[in-house]
Amino acid sequence: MATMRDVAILAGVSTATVSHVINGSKRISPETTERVLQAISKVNYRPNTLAKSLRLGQTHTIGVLVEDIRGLPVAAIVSGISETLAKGGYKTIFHDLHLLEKLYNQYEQIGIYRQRINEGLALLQSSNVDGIIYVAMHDRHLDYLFDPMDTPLVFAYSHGTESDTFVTYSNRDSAADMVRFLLGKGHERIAVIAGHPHSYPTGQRLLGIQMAMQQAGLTIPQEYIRYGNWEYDSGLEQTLELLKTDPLPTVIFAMNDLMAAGCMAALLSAGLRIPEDVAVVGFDNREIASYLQPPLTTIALPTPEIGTRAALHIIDMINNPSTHPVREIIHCSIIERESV
Amino acid sequence: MATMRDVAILAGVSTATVSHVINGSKRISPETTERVLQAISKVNYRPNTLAKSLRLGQTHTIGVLVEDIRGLPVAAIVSGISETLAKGGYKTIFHDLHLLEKLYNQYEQIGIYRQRINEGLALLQSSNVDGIIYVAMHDRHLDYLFDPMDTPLVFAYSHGTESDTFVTYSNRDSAADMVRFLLGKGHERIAVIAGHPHSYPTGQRLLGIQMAMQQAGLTIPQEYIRYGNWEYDSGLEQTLELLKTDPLPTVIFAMNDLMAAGCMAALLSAGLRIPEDVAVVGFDNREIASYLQPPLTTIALPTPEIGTRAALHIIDMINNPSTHPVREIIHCSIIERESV
DNA sequence: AACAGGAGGTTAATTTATTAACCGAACGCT
DNA sequence: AGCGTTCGGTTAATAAATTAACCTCCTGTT
Repeated sequence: MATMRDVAILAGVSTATVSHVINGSKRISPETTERVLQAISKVNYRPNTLAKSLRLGQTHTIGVLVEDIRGLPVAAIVSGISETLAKGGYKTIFHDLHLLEKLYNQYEQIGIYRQRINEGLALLQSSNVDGIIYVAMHDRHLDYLFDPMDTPLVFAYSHGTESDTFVTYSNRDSAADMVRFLLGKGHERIAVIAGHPHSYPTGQRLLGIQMAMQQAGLTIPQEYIRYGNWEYDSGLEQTLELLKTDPLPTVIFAMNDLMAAGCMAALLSAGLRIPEDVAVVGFDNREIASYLQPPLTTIALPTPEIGTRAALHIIDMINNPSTHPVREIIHCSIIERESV
Repeated sequence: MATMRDVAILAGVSTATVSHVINGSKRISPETTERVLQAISKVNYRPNTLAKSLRLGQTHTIGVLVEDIRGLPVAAIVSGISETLAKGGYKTIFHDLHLLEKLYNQYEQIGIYRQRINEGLALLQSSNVDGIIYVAMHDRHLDYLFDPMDTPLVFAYSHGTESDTFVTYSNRDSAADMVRFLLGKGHERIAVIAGHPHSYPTGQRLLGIQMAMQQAGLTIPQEYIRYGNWEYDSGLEQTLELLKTDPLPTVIFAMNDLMAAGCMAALLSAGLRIPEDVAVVGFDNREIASYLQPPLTTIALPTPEIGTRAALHIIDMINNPSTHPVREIIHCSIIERESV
């Protein structure tokens, strides 16, 4: 690979002049500029990023640390991140923690989490990244997971603490929106298949649901609220339980599309029609939602926006190191299909 | 950040000694070693990767260029790649071409492809990556898309040319396997919903299907072969056409899961039972396959292996620059569910 | 004529880590 | 005693850029 020195010799000038021509950091006469440019294209010179970064102390590279790229929303977020970073002239160093399997038995394995996360962070820092974006799907409080560090950090999808910058989506308000949507369609007997009882999204979404009901002067009876484990089978099982209630709910709000799919299967096998007898809605807008029979009305996570905003924030933090942490909560949208 | 110089001063030695202690490149007395180690941990020293890479001429970084991370198999492949690279001590620079939208109108836009790909490659090369893995889902011939370069390159998923190293999966043999599997279940009237008529996978899979049939002394009648466009709707439409044949096929082999889903919907709406009246199989093993009613028997792409193998190859090429190109074709496996 | 000042370059220090070449002291051997 | 090794370090060049400081003409002003 040609170096600046080769160019300088060929053009009959010093490396300083070549540098000034490239960066416009000093007036150079048109003739000299032309000679240097000629030389550059002749030897097909490209600046050595390593040398430049070493000298300047910044790499124009952002570390993206993900829990697991195989998680659908993670891939969509990373897509948004990488597009925005590239537009801003930043490169992306990608590191995957491969933590998908362990996603739900979180509290037991907190030590492993902590260790792996900090290894990942150390790796990225040793690559001299200018900033780090952490993309996680889980709902844990992350504050004490992170060793202190001086590299700017933003959380995408998951929450940070109060002193962190993060961008996430609104669990509570989205669930409330959905309830208002259902109310608007004339549904008053709304049943819920929640996720893991103690998880953060479950709590927040339940809160939003109850808020919206209350505002309409309604409540959800205890037997209409059931807890699953986010998986298809639990949606099926809990629906079977719901079918024992009398009167039946007119709509079932499953807290993710997988459980909604299980729910629909149970309903169908009980001979009920969707949405005529019981309507169903989900949460997440996974691929499966549009291929269910009937296609599922659900809530779309604002995944590309989360990525875009997170990337914008990290760039901002690099350029203005003293800015205050920002907490951005992006609204979800309801995707209306035929299950209501 | 502490530098080697800080460590040297604190330990009362030269930077050369510190370097030798860290790299074991020279005998250093136990006492001095101990003093240096103490100093390192005292100032929390970490070697500056940029300086090291600049001096040594290699970054231990691999560029991963993907057409679009939102494509499911791409994310799974990247997962395999990143895991293997990390184990091998390599970092990953990730660059996404965001080409998903344009995936099927390929021939018109070849100029854009070419330009974007080479911009991506140039970007990675300017980051001084030691090697590049290109992950694409499409079936184009890529030979003339790439400007010549000296950085080692391996193709994952898509084909390269004869002179490239690539790892992909077997379209023809997998389709043949599926036919043999169906034959073994007693099916002899096999209908096919193919993908785009002129696409590479369509051609190869059709070839495999006909090969396997021929070996069994059978052929597929012309009216049993229909072409879709890989989308749900086309699976539905083509199944409607197949239902006009007499006798009906006993099984429909859709060349992807989306078309298989459409096919099942058409069958169900025609009052046919799956698999009793007509069985259905797909290709890809997307998430949707396990949630269809009944769950779909399909072919699983060896995505993690493709990633793993590609990563291993690139590492090998870096360490042994003179090795010949290798073409690796990985076998798919049949995922047996309840649609047959 | 003398001097200021600007235009257009160059010199050399700097960023951090690696490593070939070198150097002094201690030790062993005849 | 004299010589050759080995041990345990150090010195300084090197990788490829950036940039403050400096230097030399040349022009314009009084």
